[in-house]
Amino acid sequence: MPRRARRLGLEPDPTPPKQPLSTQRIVSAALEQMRDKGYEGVSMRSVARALDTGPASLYVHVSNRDDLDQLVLDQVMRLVDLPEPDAERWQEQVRHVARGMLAVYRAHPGTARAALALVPVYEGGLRTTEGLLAILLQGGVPARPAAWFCDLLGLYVAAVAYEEVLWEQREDGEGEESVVRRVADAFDQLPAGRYPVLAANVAAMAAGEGDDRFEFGLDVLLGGLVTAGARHAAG
Amino acid sequence: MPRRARRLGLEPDPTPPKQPLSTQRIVSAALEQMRDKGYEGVSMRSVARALDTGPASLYVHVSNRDDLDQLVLDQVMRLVDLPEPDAERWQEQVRHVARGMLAVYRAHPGTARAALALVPVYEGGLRTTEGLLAILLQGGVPARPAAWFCDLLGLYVAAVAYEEVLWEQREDGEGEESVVRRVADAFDQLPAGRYPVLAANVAAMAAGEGDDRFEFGLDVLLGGLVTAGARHAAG
DNA sequence: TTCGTTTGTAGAACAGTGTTCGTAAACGAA
DNA sequence: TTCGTTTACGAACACTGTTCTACAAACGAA
Repeated sequence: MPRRARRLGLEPDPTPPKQPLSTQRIVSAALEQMRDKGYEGVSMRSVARALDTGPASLYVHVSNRDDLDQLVLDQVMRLVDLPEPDAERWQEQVRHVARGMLAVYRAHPGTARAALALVPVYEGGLRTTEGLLAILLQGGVPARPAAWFCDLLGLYVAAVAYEEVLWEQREDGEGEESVVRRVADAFDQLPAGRYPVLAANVAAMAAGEGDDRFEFGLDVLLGGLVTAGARHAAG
Repeated sequence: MPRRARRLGLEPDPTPPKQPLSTQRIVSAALEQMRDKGYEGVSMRSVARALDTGPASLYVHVSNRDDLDQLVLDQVMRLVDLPEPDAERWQEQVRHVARGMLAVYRAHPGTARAALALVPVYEGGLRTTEGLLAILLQGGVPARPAAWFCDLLGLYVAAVAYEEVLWEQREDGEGEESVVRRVADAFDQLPAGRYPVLAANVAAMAAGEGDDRFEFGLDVLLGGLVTAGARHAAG
């Protein structure tokens, strides 16, 4: 506090002014930690520590841990480009938004996990839902299928992103005891007697290193929206 | 121990034999608690308490909390009926399995939450995946799309079930401060300036009380599988 | 039957978690 | 300058999953 320093007239304290807390600063710190240390690396205490304060101080600006996660997601989802709805290209536009969301999750590991945990009550951010809904409606999709589809797509993207993050954690060494490792082991030594079909198709399950799998999901969802939407409108 | 009672010859101790711990007993206790008190109502300590022991004792039979969750899911997913694959009716059979999984989640609240958390590394149980894969392959779906589709369907069913559980918790009173309540409030007072499309379609988003929404999702996924699968095979 | 050795049982403790309470300091209006 | 409200924060509460360690029971060999 400069005022106090002036008052005392000596020993300009080395600690900088220490700007006051704010929701924005808390969200930024949490986002940074999520990006660097993953979702489990973030706690109210660690965020408080980064801001050089105690955990109780956060609760003035943030009502909850869930609330904080939601604010972080809100912030990060602002980075997704939302094109102006164009009825001619609505399917490609939906793909564009979905890819944008995936890119954001990838660039900020940890947020994918938060999104998956919140997706049933949050749908991956109001802003992106708004943008998607506008595109779908412009494309002629009826309101109810369009709304439900937004849910579905948000869930799908978050799940794919989270799965990717887990696999990357495994590859980043030291994951000898990770969750993914256990799954991989379980797949390697599948009891062929009990699960013959699965054992015979392990390769197909594990396949899809790159974006093929994600794009396949987009194909399924969009193709299904067209056919199911048509049936819904007709029946 | 009856032997000791005979040895002492008096005071047949009132505590029953207290059968030894086992993985099965632990899983059953955990499942029961998940059904009655929801996912957050279960902890290693609460399970241990129900078995009249301390938490450390569980770790002999169960390596992990995640492990326990997975065992619980394995157990509960055994209840799902898996029909003999029939190429003529494969789509209806997929629907049947999906409905069976949803019914199981509904009958055991708390397991849906566990499944959603584990679904990226677990796919909703090896047994159901095996059954689904067999049906799809019999139906003529290529291996890779079939395998990926199993992932997708497992994710979808778990998410729908979890969402339903949250809404039921809200209706079961005392949920004044629940997560869903906050979402509902947020939807009620949507800033129409920032989210005009969303505000105009709140009804459509909230719609789908019964199974309509779930069945719509099935329509989308199955319809999309057919069209995308065709494209995948062709291109 | 006695003696190790293995196995299952738990109490206590560790290192964390989210959250609340009460108090102390800072700030803007009167 | 005083008052009232807002912000800050150390301490503490009630938990969590997990590990350490001592202890007792069970079992196979002598």
